[in-house]
Amino acid sequence: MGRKPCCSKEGLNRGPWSAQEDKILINYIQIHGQGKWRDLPHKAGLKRCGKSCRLRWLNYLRPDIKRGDISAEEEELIIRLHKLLGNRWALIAGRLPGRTDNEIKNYWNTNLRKKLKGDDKSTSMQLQINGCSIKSSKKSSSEEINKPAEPHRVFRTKAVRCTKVVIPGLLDFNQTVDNVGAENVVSQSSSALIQEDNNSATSDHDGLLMDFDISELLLWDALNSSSGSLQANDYHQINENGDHCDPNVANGDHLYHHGLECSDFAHEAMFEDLLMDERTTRLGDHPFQNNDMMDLKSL
DNA sequence: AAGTTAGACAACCGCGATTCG
DNA sequence: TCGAATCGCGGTTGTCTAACT
Repeated sequence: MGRKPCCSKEGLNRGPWSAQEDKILINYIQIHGQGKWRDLPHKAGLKRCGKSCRLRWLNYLRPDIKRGDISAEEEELIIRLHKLLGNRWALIAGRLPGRTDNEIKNYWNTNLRKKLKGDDKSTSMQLQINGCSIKSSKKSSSEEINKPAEPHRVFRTKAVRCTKVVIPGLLDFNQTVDNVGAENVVSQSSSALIQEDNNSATSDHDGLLMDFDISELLLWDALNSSSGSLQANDYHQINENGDHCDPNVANGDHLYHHGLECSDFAHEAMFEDLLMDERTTRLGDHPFQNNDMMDLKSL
């Protein structure tokens, strides 16, 4: 009964990968590309589960993996993103080029969780851990872990796979992207953000850091107040003066979201990322039409 | 020096979502 | 339309190693 195992475990290697296994996997993927993980071990001659191969590749062997310690900037970004997204490690990782969800998850569990817990008591940062009830395996320090702070609302987005996505606004607006998933959209968007940052002469936009302020919290509240999902009208915003602002069109230096002013470019871009995730979720199998997508209100 | 404990992180597991035949 | 296959995610466990007793 129950779910069929992804593969027969008999005769398969488990535990840490050897250098030889890594080499075989790298060679195979370089030649044949990723995908078909189930068949990969057999074809490559690896005594490993397909899932294991995928994980090893994604978390360790990929050439674009960034090695080395998490920088202070990255740490700050993780904290902020976690505050917004909760334990959505893949989404968080999507905004940290070269970092994997597993790495960030581990980093959070081993470093930031404790750190922030300390900060909660000693500083006014008021960074909360989103009710994450992570159980430590060996240490069973349940007293420090399973006492979720009052869960604050997080922006629950959802990554979905899309076979055809037309991306308005935040990426290359004219670009039609075939066979990319939402994750790719996020990555591209993140890359765009970073590239823009790099090119920007203004110090305000340096690096990955961005300032979230009270408007964010209000924003998430507002978003969540719509039954946890963005409403179509949310995309067509009204600024403080009651003027409509198309969220896909930068209004000079300012963009208005939910009546909140976002003057920081990086903040904007990130916000757009999040919106895109949500849009993709809600509209994933409802491909945008060329003009329709610019008129989000019509959706 | 030997044994124990704790930290770090790689790897595994189960499940939901999506794709495909 | 349906069910199996596949993928991707988040939570959990296992292993290695450094620090401590």
